[in-house]
Amino acid sequence: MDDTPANKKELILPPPRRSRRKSGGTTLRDVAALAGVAPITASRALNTPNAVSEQILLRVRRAVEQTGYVPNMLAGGLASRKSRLVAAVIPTISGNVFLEMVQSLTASLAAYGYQLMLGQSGYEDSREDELLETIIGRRPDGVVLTGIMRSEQGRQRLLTSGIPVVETWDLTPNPIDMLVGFSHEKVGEAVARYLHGKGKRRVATLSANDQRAQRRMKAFSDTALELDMVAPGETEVPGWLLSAPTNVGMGRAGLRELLARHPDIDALFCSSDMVALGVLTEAQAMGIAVPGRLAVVGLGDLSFSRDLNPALTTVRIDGARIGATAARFIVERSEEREVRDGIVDIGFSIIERDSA
Amino acid sequence: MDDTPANKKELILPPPRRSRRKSGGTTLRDVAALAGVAPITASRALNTPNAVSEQILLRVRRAVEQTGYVPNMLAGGLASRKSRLVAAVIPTISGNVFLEMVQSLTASLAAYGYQLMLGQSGYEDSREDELLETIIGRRPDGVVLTGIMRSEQGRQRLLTSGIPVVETWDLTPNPIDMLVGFSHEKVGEAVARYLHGKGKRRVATLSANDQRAQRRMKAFSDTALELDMVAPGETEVPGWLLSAPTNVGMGRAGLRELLARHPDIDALFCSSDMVALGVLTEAQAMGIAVPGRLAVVGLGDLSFSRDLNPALTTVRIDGARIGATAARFIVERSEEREVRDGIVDIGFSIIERDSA
DNA sequence: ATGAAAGCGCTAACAG
DNA sequence: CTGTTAGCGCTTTCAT
Repeated sequence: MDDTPANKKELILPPPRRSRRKSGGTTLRDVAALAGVAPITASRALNTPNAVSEQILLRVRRAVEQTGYVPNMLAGGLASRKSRLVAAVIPTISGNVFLEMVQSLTASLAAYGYQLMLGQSGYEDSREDELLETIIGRRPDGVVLTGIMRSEQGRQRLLTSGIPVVETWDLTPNPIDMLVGFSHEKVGEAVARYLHGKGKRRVATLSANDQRAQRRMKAFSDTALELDMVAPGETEVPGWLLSAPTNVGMGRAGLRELLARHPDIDALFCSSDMVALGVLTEAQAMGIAVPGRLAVVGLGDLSFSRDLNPALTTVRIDGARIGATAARFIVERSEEREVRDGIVDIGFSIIERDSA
Repeated sequence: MDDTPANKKELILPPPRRSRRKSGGTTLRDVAALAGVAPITASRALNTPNAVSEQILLRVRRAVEQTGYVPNMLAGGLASRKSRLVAAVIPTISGNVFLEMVQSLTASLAAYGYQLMLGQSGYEDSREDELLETIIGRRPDGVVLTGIMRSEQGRQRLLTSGIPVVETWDLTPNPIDMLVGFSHEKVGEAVARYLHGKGKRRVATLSANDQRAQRRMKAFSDTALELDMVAPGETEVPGWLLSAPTNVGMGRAGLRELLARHPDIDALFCSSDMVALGVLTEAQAMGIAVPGRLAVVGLGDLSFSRDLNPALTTVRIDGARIGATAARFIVERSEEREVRDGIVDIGFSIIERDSA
């Protein structure tokens, strides 16, 4: 009967519970409760087992099994500032040249307890910059770049982010941070000298139009010119450019183009083994003897190269070593053991097989 | 002078400041302060621009530029329970068969604003289970599996995690969740019928020893037997098994083995285009005419297959479509638009080229 | 060896 | 349209 508005207003309501969806998953809290310890103790039992008594360790482990608890690394990463994530930026995975590195990178990182995030940039720098932002947003413990970062904006972003960076597949006097690569100029020069040593005197190039490939070809041509490996009177090495990413068909077409213009070439340096496979295929179709009439050199030492007929002579880049080294550099840096300078020239080797 | 111990004890000390390392990076807080708004408003300006006034939008954007702020997706993910990360489990990337899918998966996901985490399981199920735990720990918005998950423990883990799952490259009556695949049995049968139509009557198989490849070969053999595509009196189709991951060299060796035992075979179904490349190479080396004396069919329609000589007849699986579809399924599910059933048989097609 | 408190940087929920 | 508050699930810091 005293049900007046005034009274109603006086009612002290319980504080409105505005809990968040309290979700579903088991959390460390649940595990800790089950084990009868504080959350932090459960955390220690999982992350630094020796910092905890045998007894508690057992109890926590049992609780984990009973609940099927899986630690939330997003939360852990946020709190500890270690994501255990490493991002890799690859132009494209389908060219096959970087496969070995990616493979080894995932495997090595996994061994250290890290995961790989894969980003493909294409061969245009614009995508790379864009990718960078989303990558940095994840706060990875490291970034592996294919090639050196040429965009100044990109360098700056990376630098200010403070994330360890490994540039690969190239050399530069001023890397952003760490570097695991080799000299494309030296590759070009070495292949020219190799072919010169084989007695070749009319060399040519068949190359993708990307930065690194073109630098190899430039060095190759310069050396070849020095060594007089062109037709008398010529002032440059015959070449044909393919737009990246290249494929076998382009290699076939390229050989035809080249031969139509320069029927007398006796050796061909291709920018990748895929292109070289095309050349080998077309040569066979055209009845051109390899290496008899035309020597062929590729790059990449892809999985099939040794098994072609003729077996392909190629420049081997140890992609697995690049990946493993990059992974190690990042993990070491991230775990603050020795902060070595992390600059390595892993070199390359010419694998002499039948095609040259 | 009243400096007695008693007094000292009475002193009310300021609460001990035990701030955490206050880190380095710019946070949303800084941006908000600079723009003169509350953090949540800055958050809205970035995530739901239309929920904010033009004026504030501009101010926030300016503040972002000035500070070089990059949102921390770990924090965002933790709070919103959306990581915008998708994990993929691939047996191995180096076989080339899954490249197209991975490529398309990263690209499609990137277009939706998601990132791909890559895990390689090898061809043993044990690694897969192990991988699963670290994957679930990242709380991805989706998991893409290559093949169907056969381990019951794995299924259970995935199921209880509540993470959307897409199984691929296979069909099963009871998928964990979503499915984008095709029937390996139908592939085997179709290839047998195709070769039968070409008049082949002495077929053989050259296959990797993995589950899916062997199921294709079984169906191929069964159909071939039905159609009398074996030598009179024979009760099974000649075959040679290669241990995964396969490569071109194994294809070459395999052909030699097969021919040594069964010199009269007239057609060969290979478990992948890489193996088929080996067969083509060896056939050429041995002087065996393809398709004249021996027809060859591969699987995968790899980038080089159309450009071989002879061009390789193969079973095409649209990896790009698998990747794009899986990406779409996960994103749709994750953003809770239509929760379609997400079971698709994308089929396959036999690409008739010169080798068969 | 264990625990309490205080965040990591962000967003959902609920007001105004 | 804007703000306040209360976490997300974990780990760091400090104390016992």
